[in-house]
Amino acid sequence: MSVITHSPYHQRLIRKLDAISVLGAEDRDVLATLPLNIRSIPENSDIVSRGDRPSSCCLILEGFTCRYNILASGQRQIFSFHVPGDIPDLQSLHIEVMDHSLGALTPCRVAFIPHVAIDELLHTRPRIARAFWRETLIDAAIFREWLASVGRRTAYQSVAHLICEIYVQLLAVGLADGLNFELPITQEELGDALGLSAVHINRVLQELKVARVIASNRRQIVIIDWERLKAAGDFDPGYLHLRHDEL
Amino acid sequence: MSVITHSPYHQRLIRKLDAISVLGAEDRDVLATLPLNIRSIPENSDIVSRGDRPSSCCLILEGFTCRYNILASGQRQIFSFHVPGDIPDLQSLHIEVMDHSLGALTPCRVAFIPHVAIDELLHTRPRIARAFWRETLIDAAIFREWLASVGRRTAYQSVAHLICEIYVQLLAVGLADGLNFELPITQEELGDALGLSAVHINRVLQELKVARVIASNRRQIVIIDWERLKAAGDFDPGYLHLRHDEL
DNA sequence: CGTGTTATTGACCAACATCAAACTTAGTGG
DNA sequence: CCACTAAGTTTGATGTTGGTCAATAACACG
Repeated sequence: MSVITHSPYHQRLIRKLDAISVLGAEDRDVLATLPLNIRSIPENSDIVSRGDRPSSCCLILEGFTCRYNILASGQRQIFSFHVPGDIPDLQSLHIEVMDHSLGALTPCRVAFIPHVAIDELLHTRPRIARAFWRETLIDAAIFREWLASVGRRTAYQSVAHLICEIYVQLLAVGLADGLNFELPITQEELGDALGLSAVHINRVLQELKVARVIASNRRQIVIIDWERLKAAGDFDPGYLHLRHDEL
Repeated sequence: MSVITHSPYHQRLIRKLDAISVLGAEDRDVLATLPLNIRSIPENSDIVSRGDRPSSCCLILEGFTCRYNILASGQRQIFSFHVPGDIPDLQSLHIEVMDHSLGALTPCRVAFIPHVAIDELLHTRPRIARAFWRETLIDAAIFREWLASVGRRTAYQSVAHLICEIYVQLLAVGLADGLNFELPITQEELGDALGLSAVHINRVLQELKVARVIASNRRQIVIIDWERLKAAGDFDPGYLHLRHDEL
């Protein structure tokens, strides 16, 4: 066991990496020495934009973020949602130019970590290198699952699936309270994630409520019947490759 | 310049990595020593299946492959197409259990490379490690772009976009002949990739032919008007992160 | 209290799916 | 070389999911 105290911000990162990969106590201690350049980001602004050439990665500390692109038609496609502990632009380590943007859906606190600091860890700590690579691979697995939702599932199934996914991810980093969690995302944003209109998201959410699978008011979701929600969304958490089964 | 001769099979891999990443002559020589366990794969059979725990990666030497999943409804979603030089299951290095399958769309020749051999390279050759990681990151970028197609583009746009993508990838590894290329993929498979029905793919392809943007017969595609094809698909090759602009 | 954003509802519409049949092509065996 | 077959493509008719538009309601915030 380590005797070093880790800042709550570093804890976020360590907890997330622990959820997906095997680290030693020493790895955790080294992670806790990463320089964090902390900043507040206002709601609805970009943290990193398409075309940028970042020289640091962005660790989310508080708030909800998403990665997205705007198409020629002006429509938005959201590729992923991110919760505290995630490093949504880890790829910028090896891909110089951003091909999409990272935006804050709520007011956020984020920590920028210089590439050079991460590179240093990659060379000296093989398990950390593995954990980071693995995080980007799980990222890709999530994209594949979204592709299946958008391409082949009905609206009802996709919405159920997405709620399952976000819930399990929040659970993995300790940000869900039993079967309740905060989902500070508008119906418009859910639609942009699933390739649906906000109007249709609204109708599907109502169906889920009428069926007494979930309840929600404000930005709170309550899962009433987890088994039926999973079944409705054809959800199998295997693709998240978590080390511990979260339900 | 290296004086070592590389087998044509190793060349495939080297050419691909060269297209996306910077390697030194020594890196190329080391890559050429990778043990390749070569096998023929019949059409329409799995090379790796969902649930497998591979101990080698699969380098495509000849033929077309795809990654896919079958959903609860029995429908298939194809996540990516792969051409010679690709290692579609590189992720299995760090993700033990396959969450999707890799199938041969045509008869294929593939080379299995033991994980241990690749791991060895990752530890000794930083540029190769970077190239492989980068390949998986570009993979993810391609998933994002497909997500945008399936989620937000019209059928006409998505089909045009996919043709652009495959063409540029073939060009990058020297497998396109001017504006012509082999596309040994059925309309059913195109549909499963784009979340559309085969019937609709057929109609859209006819539209593209009537507009004299492409021509095709058998499994050959001819791009008649590259600029209009790109425009129709809202295609910008940036997300492929190729080192050299292929058009 | 306004004011702007988000959610909700209803009427109508379009893109694409489904189904079924005919047609083409490629491959196979005699 | 010619039937025969299976797979893939093409076409038309019809159906459905989800989009669009527009109006109203409910909040959230200063």
